[in-house]
Amino acid sequence: MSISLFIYSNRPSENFMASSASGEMSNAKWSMRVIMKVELYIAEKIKEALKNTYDQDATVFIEKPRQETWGDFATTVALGLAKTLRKAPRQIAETIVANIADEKKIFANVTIDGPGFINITLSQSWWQNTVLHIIETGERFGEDDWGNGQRINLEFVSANPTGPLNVVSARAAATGDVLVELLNKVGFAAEREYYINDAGRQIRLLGASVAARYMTLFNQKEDVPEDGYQGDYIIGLAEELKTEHGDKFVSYEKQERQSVLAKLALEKMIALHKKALHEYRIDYQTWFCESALRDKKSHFKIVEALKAKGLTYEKDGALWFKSSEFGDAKDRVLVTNEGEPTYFMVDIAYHQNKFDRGFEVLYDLWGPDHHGYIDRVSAALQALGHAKEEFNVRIIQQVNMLRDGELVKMSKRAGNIIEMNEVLQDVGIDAARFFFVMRKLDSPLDFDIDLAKKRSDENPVFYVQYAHARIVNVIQFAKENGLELDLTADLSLLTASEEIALIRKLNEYPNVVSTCARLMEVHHLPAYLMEVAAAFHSFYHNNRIVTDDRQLSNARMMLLEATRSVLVNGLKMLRISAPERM
RNA sequence: GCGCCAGUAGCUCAAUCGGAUAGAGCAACGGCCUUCUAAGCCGUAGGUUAUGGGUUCGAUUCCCCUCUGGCGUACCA
Repeated sequence: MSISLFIYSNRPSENFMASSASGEMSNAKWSMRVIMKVELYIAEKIKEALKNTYDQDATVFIEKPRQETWGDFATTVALGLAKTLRKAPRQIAETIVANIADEKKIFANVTIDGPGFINITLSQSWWQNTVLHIIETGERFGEDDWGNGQRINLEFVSANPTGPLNVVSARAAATGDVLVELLNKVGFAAEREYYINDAGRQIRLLGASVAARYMTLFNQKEDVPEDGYQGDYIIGLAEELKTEHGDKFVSYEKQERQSVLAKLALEKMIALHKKALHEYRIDYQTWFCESALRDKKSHFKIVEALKAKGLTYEKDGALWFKSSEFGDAKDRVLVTNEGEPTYFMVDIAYHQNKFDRGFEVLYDLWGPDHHGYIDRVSAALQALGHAKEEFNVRIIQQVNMLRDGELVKMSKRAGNIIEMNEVLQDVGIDAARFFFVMRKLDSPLDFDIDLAKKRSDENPVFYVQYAHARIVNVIQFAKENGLELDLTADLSLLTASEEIALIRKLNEYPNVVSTCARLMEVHHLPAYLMEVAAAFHSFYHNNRIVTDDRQLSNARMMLLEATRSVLVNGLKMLRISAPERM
């Protein structure tokens, strides 16, 4: 599909703004484009009017009026130009409206309201025709191409393989998964990546912890290190290793035993994580091991590069990076005075490696406890010659687990975390995924376990799924009564207020997808699906689909199918099932 | 102390660049099943957007002060 008619800005927010580029596009393509993005057509017409009257170029944003009765679309361009043109906004609006050339004849009503809003209502027939378009577009409805094929690497979860995945990971996992889906829907080439910290201090602690439990199983009491891992899963790991390897490691020298058991425990933990995430319907393109970087000495090459730029210095026996020269609050240590590379040092190499693999933009999803870490990584990447915009971190706020109305305190070392698997089993994957993407990333998410366990109407995911099941049921019923989908149905019969409202709602889908991708926020999508479900339930309740009036029934079957298509489309993005029966 | 995030209806949350009368769900109250799924629909009530200033035609949104909560402020990850 071509977008040559419009110049797409780097700022995705300007995508609904028409450029001044004129069209050599055929009328047929125009028409298709207009159906897909009527906002672009409206913006273009207003821009033309501005040019022809005030000889003014302006950014024309098309938005949805707060109240439906005001119109289908609105623009505040007249308000914005009041100062520049030194004229009353309403006067400007009147001039614009008088000079709009609606070649496609799709504007039914253009009004000026309030201080100078221009409200545009499209003809009923235009709306009705979108039903066929939605059905024919099917899975591709909502697609766009403003991502321009840019390669994005989205790294999320990347939990330490020293313990089970917890509920915070569950939120990040669902969010990252859906974000990639959304980005690709609008034309990016985004991939999912998981970074496995399979080296360093924490892994040594894991080995020591497992080794201690292992020895205890052979009645050789050994304490878990003070800063080691105390959780019961460590005992489980030790027992598994005993079953598989017997007392083989008892005779090992302590250090060697810890090292070997660390490796074995690590393999088990990583396998568990992969399995859990797969069952949670998340499949990564890349699982990247920290050890691979260390083996290749990539982190030392980074240090050399920084040294060559004169951005390092030694102090107190440690090697420092001048991150404060790139916006960080203070300089950071790369090599400790014990000669140990810091996590930070390896992490720089890791992010550089993503660029080396051809990614143009990096996104990381981190927990709130890591936000202080953003500036130093950003500084390092800038020092290596990358633009600030090429590395982005979205902080996903914490998840508060509530049980019996009480906040559950969690600590990984104390071992009383709530595991991701536990929640998924209680709540179900569909509901869990829906819950975890329902909130804005900046907001902490309260997860009431007892409430989520309830299989009741309080669960919003059921509301959406129920709408789908209902539609399927009606389609089945229609079939039994000799009524099949007829693409030539007369859509002009769809005139009931609930029908028009539903059609309008369905047409918001592409904008919802684009908005999510532009803002890197997922919560608009589940919210939208609930609105679609609500619009459908209302339509269903007030209008019978299968009636003696075959013409009308055919038209309503079309609307039903379009609704089903959008629901499936959206649920697919969330990777939530669309049950045919409930 | 400094930094990041948050503070909107009783509760959980929305509000798409700064736009019009701040919206949903749950809880509360009142209606609707002889008809394609009542996990549904319709209605009522609920607000000084934490506080005080500023910017402007217009502020939940941007800026500053104050208050409250979470997190961070390592040669841990």
